[in-house]
Amino acid sequence: MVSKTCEYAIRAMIFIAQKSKKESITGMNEIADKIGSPKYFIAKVLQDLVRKELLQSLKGPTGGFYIAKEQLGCSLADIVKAVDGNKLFSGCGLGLKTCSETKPCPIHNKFIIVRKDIYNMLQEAKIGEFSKNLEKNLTFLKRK
Amino acid sequence: MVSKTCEYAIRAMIFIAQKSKKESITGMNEIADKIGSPKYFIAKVLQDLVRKELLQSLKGPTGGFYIAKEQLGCSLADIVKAVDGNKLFSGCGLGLKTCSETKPCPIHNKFIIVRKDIYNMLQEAKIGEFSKNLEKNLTFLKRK
DNA sequence: TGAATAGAAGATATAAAACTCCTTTAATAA
DNA sequence: TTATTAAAGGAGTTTTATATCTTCTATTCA
Repeated sequence: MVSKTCEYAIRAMIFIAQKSKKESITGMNEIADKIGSPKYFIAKVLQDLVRKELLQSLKGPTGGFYIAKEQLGCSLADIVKAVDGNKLFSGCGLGLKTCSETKPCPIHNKFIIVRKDIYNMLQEAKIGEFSKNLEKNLTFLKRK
Repeated sequence: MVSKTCEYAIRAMIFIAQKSKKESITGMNEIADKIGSPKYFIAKVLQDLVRKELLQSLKGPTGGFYIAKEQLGCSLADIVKAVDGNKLFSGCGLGLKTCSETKPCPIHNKFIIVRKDIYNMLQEAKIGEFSKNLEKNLTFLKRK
């Protein structure tokens, strides 16, 4: 569905959002540890998301990553777009470059319906909305 | 969504189904040409699907691939399972191995809904049903 | 039977994704 | 203002997915 890199990115963003609500900034060591991802790898991914303005970072001691209040409205769809590009939302289900309304592949019409469902689901899911369930231990971000 | 290999497989199966309805058997050269895939690569993929009994093959001159009548009910979901395995249908949306009803990831509940939609769409799409639109040139299987 | 055809199988090559390391830059705090 | 800390940036490695090539085997038909 989405790349492994993108899965890490979403988990990291949800975790950072939770920490950011408590006014705290989080280093990549803690992020990697809490979401169960390779440390240097997630750092790269997050640096890229900083450039794309989905979150903030700060260098130096007490530095790390955080999400500003106005960025808590960032949706999972925004993260997927930033990491994987638009292929999940705009590509053909059979990988045909020329597939379109006027020249559709056999599953085109069925496919655009479920793709729209996926998009809506990801678009409606805002990065700030997951904190409560995480704090209550109703949901989890790590493998084991 | 599905791997490139799986996209080739679906396109090939739909094409072979169409040919098979006319009692004809199709060689890998023609298949690769008509769906726009690498020749040796699609051969491999189809050989694997023969082993998994989604289609038939015959060696020698006049040999090739074909789909028996009772196999025309094969769904796109069957092909996806055979090629990509079950990860699209059963994996966690965030890649967490331990994600489940009792220990869900933050997007678990939203995700299982759209995943069910995807599964239903693919399960209801049978390999034999696309021939009519292909013959009428209402749908297409090739890039250019 | 034997030449020709076409899939089967194994080995190899290339490309993309995932991951790591090392150096540089910026911020902090002593 | 200097030592320290943590992200940024660049470059490299490993792994997995995709694609190709070659040899082998089964089948057909003259």
